[in-house]
Amino acid sequence: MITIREVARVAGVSVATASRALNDSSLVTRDTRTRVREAASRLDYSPHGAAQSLITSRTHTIGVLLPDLHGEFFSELIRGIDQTAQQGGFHCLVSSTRHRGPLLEAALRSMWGRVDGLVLMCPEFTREMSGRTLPGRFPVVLLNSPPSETDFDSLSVANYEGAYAMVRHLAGLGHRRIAMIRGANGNFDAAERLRGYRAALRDAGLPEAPELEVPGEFSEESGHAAVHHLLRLPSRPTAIFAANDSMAIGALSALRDAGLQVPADVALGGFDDIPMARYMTPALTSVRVDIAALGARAATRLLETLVSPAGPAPLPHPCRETLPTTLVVRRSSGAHSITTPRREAV
Amino acid sequence: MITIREVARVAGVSVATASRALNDSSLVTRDTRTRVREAASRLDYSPHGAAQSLITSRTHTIGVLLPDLHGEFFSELIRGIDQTAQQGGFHCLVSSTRHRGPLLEAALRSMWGRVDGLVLMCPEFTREMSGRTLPGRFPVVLLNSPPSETDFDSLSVANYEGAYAMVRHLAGLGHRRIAMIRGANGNFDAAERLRGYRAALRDAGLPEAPELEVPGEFSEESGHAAVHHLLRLPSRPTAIFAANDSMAIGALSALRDAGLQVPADVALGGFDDIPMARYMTPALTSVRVDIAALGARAATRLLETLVSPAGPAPLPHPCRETLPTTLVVRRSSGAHSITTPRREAV
DNA sequence: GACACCTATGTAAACGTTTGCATCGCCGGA
DNA sequence: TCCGGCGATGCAAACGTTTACATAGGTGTC
Repeated sequence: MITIREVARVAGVSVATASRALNDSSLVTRDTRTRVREAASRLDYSPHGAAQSLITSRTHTIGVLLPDLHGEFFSELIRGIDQTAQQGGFHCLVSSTRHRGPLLEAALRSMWGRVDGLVLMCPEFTREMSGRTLPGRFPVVLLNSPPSETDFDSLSVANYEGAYAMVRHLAGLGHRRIAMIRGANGNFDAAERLRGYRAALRDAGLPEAPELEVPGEFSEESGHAAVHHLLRLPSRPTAIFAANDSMAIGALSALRDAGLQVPADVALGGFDDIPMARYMTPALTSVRVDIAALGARAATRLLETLVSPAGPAPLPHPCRETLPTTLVVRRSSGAHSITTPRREAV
Repeated sequence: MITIREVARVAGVSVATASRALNDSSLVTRDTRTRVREAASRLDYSPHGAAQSLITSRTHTIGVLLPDLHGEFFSELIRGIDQTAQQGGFHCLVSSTRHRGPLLEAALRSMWGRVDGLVLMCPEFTREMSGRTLPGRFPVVLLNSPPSETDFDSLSVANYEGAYAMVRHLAGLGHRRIAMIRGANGNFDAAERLRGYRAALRDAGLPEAPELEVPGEFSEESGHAAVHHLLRLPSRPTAIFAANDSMAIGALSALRDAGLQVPADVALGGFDDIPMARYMTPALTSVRVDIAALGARAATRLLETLVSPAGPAPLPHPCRETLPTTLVVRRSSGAHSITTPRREAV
């Protein structure tokens, strides 16, 4: 292993000068700077990250703690975060598990001293969890987490507005019995989408119908099961809004199994607009979420507080932000006269 | 910030004893161990990662350097790596960019001192790149990289065998003119798949037909373009093998645009078996690659060398390994009598 | 020519942890 | 009683950096 001492020796200066030269300090003459630089590159020197972190107490790394997400979402989010982080000269330490209680704590602890800040996605996050684990004013940006529970900055997508737009769209097509396949229990996104659904029904003058709200768990299977349940109702819905696309896929196959046509017999809408949505037959009407942008924004927010001259200190009051969603209309909702996908901003 | 000194003070011992107690050294009495442990948990102490790394020169972190991958592949790979790493008590420092030449070097350098080993996926990796950048015997596992170019352990999927199985399958269905949409130039996976295609043609007694090998770049658009090119040939192919599923999707839409039926007019096969493959109409015959397993295996291999009692030293000669692929037959290849997907091991 | 000032460099302390070595008390054997 | 050995603990060095402070040389001013 080759250290800065070696570089200093070769360049014929002290370690201090070498360090300064490598860090572009204004205290070294141009001549010594180049001499040190040359020595460093000749020796293939790179500074030892841990040593730098120890003395400067900045790691230039952001931690990314995610639940065990499914494909597309996960990768897009990381892509957005990593790209922004790299531009700011930061690394990403990622970890993904089912973070319930103690596991989350363990994950957080083990990152301590290795990261300057955290992007934490935890739809079941509670203040209690943070209290013990997160040191006082550690910079954290929460993703898609319940707002009231915490003092941290947070970021989420316009779940409510997206769901509202979808249901309004369905109601606008004349549907009176619109069912919803709900997301996982205790999940913030799921709760918000449900709230949007209900509000849109109300605003459209449609009656509440609790039997049309069936549980789901964001998985294909649960979408499939939910449709089975719905089809057994005395009066079956004419439109179904699934709280995410995976469940919509499961719903579609269940409808097909039952010999029903989409959208002729039942209209269908999803949420997330995963890439697969446009390739299904019929193509799935969904609510588009720019996941990479969400990640990028989270990273930006974190970097802002990290490189602020005042040092890593969050804003006085926690700052919430919501990223817009877009309704993408395709064939599955039966907007008959429309052939090319139309987008409606929310 | 709360350090081990604090813990020691509270527990009424020296830092050395505190450290030993926290690290389960056999040199401390049971009584002091519990006393120290208690103090630590009362103070919410967690050891400072950087300091530990500096002294022990182990970071308990593995670096993951990937090209800018598309969705599913990326996330599955990370999932596999991270899961295995976590089980071994390791973190993952991931970075993803178009790593050509200097960028790759920069990425590698900046990880120096922050990771104990590296999972490096770089289909264009050359020995020259490694020579300067990677310190002598730094533990690295290469993913899907050209074999001869390097001294490092490497891991890849059975591209050759998978492609061979696909083309044999198509030939077995009676096709005589089987086209291939090639992958990106200079990409190792792409080259291997091409090799498998050619070998299968030869073994099936089919003539070489260079005009049936059209270039592609692993993107939907290039698949679309490739089909346009193929349809303009004097004698058009009856089957098309795309070097990955994305291109197969593009190809499918181009075929549909041209008014051709799949598989009636043209049979179609892909590679990777991304989740979307089974939801297309017709469902896509593809070659399944267990990406998460690939990642997990890579991590396992790396951890083995990292925790080996001999310390981090790679095996004397570089060790290659290939993960099996599976042919998944669906409707797009027109295996008429088969209704449920059949799997054929390779 | 003495003095202050500025600029470039060197010296050494610090970051938080682990660990080799010294120390100390205790026990058993002679 | 003395001594060797051993088990538990403390002391201090070390890891590779950065940086406050000291220092040395040069330059300008009186």
